[in-house]
Amino acid sequence: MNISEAARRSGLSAKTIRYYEEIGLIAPANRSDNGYRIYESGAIEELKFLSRARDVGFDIEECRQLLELQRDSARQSRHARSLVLEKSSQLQQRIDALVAMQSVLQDMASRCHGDEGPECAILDDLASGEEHST
Amino acid sequence: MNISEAARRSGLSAKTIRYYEEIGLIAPANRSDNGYRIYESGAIEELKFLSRARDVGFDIEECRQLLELQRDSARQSRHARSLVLEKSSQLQQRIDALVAMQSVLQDMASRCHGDEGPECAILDDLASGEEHST
DNA sequence: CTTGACCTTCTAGTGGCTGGAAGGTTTACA
DNA sequence: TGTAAACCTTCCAGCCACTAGAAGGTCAAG
Repeated sequence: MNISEAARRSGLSAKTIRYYEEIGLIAPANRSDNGYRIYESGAIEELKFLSRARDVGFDIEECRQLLELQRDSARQSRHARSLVLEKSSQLQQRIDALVAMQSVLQDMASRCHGDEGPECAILDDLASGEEHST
Repeated sequence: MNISEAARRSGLSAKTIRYYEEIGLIAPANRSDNGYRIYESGAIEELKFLSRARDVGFDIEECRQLLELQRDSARQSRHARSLVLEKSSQLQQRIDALVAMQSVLQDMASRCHGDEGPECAILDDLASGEEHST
């Protein structure tokens, strides 16, 4: 199977697969006579694994660790769990920050006329830095 | 006022202030005889404005537009409002995506023993790609 | 025999900074 | 007077995880 088929089946782009190989996240693919990379079903499974791990927020280094655990039959599930809990906690912090930003934006929008005139609560807020008590 | 004092008062780093000047987001600062940048209170207000706009999620180009509106006495508040609403909608999409990731992580963690054994719902999920029905 | 769809490698760019090198200036103090 | 610390300057590199695109090789269909 060529790289574009591997991309289609794994949900990654061909560029991304080459990139993962380059940084050593996956083993270098075997090549056929013409130099094309060849992928077998085992490799596809790894690529899918990576695609899903990235989708739920793990960065490349964490993916590397998860993949190592996945390959290790003597692994301990607490290692995987601790990666997940740590990631979950980071994610929650990002969510909280975004939600806070969102509430500031909503508050600004609610107090701005949004008309043809220059008076604008949004720009006033940004200029003054006042937190509006909601 | 030198750049580090401007940084302290605006909430930006000195590096960031130089960067904003370099990309033309703010006007080049005047220099004193020794070549040091000089900031006056008006410039500090602009820097604070930028710091706050970045804090609520606007990217550099949007900050540029907001600053332009802020400087324009003949502005129309609907322009600012539309920037805020657009940003708010983008933000909501990101929040929704992160919340979805979070729920997958929580579900994985809840089904993983997290012990010394190799059996692991997390790794199984990543490997199989199954959505667990909650 | 050409067209188009693959594949390869390589370089450069994205956003928004941040770190660090190499060097000039100013201030405080012994 | 010396010197050390704490500023300032410019410039280059690096971060993350790709993505775009150039230049060129390969292959199957018509």
